[in-house]
Amino acid sequence: MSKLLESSCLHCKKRSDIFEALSDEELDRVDMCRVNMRYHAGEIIFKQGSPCYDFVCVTSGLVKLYIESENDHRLIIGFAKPIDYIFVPGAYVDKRHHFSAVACEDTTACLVEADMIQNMVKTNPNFASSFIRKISAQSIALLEQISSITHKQIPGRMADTLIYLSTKVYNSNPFTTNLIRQDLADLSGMTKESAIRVLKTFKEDDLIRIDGNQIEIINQPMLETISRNG
Amino acid sequence: MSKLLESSCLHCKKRSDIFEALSDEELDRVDMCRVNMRYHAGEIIFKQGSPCYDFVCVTSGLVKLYIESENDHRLIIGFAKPIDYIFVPGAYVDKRHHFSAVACEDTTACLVEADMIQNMVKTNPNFASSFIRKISAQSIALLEQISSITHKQIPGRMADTLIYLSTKVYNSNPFTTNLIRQDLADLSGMTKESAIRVLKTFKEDDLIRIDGNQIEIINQPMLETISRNG
DNA sequence: CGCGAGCTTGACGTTGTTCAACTAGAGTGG
DNA sequence: CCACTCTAGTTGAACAACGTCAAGCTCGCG
Repeated sequence: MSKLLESSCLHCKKRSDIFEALSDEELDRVDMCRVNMRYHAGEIIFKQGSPCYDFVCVTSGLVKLYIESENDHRLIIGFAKPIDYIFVPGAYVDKRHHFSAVACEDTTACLVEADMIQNMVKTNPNFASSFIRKISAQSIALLEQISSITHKQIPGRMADTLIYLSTKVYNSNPFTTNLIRQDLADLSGMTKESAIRVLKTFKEDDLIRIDGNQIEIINQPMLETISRNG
Repeated sequence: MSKLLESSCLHCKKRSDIFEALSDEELDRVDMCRVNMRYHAGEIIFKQGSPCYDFVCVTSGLVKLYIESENDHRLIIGFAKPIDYIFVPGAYVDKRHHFSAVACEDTTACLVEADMIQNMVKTNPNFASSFIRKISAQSIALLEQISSITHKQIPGRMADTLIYLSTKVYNSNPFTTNLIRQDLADLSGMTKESAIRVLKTFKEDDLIRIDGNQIEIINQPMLETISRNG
């Protein structure tokens, strides 16, 4: 497991790249407004609707971000990986979280006071630009997901999910995951049963291979075709 | 119709409120990097996938923002109204538009060079904060829409759409719109026929009244209940 | 008048969800 | 060690929701 406490932001090997824009003196200021936390797999880091005081910078593990509605449906809108931080849109609007974050592996993260980050945005223009770039990228990811889910049928959506996991989240193929079928379904906007069925057809068609919690994409071109055809 | 040209940003009555953070001198700089444009209803302002050079500030009319996919499906993700500007997430990432914008009424807009805006973000901290606030609000809106479309059935989604139009876009009830049924469908993630059918049931249940291109919400509490129940 | 765009309706088929049952494996306590 | 339970995965059948297709309708306009 990883160290519980980094000695300081200044020498931290795991700080998100938006902090690169900061001077040593500014990093020290961040250092004074942060708490290092450790979460077990399955623990909630913050919950949709709750007030937001901090920005979460993930230093190890994996965090799942999802929105939930009254009728108990969930949609996973993305993951936060190490050396990444979670953009909290409510921080600048209504001081509320608009999605929930749950550790899906054992995870360590630094919580940095939102006020401090917002101050930094005002005092360091390069930091502001990095910040905006990050938000923009997240918006684009949301647009892509909304497009996939609303425009495509089950096979296309699952193909998108598998390619997303392999290329954007785990950066490997095959990849080992502890996401369960329900998670794959929540990523693709379908039920667990539908996810199982479409994965079965993918396996039968030799597009993928699933062995325990390892998933391998065997025929990515075909998956991409399925994705394109919806 | 409105004036083709505002004399200058400095005295412009229609400038978006993010510009409030700017000094007179900065406004003059914006003034030198803008073009005032006029679009007829139906004309494309920019198209998904095209390179983005400008930020669009809508000064009159109404602009519809939508994402489209290969198979000709469209999803309207929002509108830009007068004294509002269109956030372009690609400006900071890949210099591409990730959705399309079409005037749905006769519309005037100022195109401001993206470089200039990005410079302003670096030189004026308050402007940067306003900018981030704006992006955040748009992200939240996207999250709400994705939640509505993926978690709710047809009646719930249409209820959301009607309430959205009345309270967020037209700010009136009844409201007069030149959106056609297909647009209502594209807002709600359903087909034109489904939109027509659910609107019919809403009319039969005296929840709404439709007279030509005027729509009135008669029983908003009931619509909200339908929205909540999905 | 004829045309085209938008609107409406019904019949039909498909997609995907729901529900229920069954299986396998991991952990727990007697 | 064995029942017991719990979670996750799987499968099939029935069903509901929604999209597709085709036809007819209205209305404004050239």
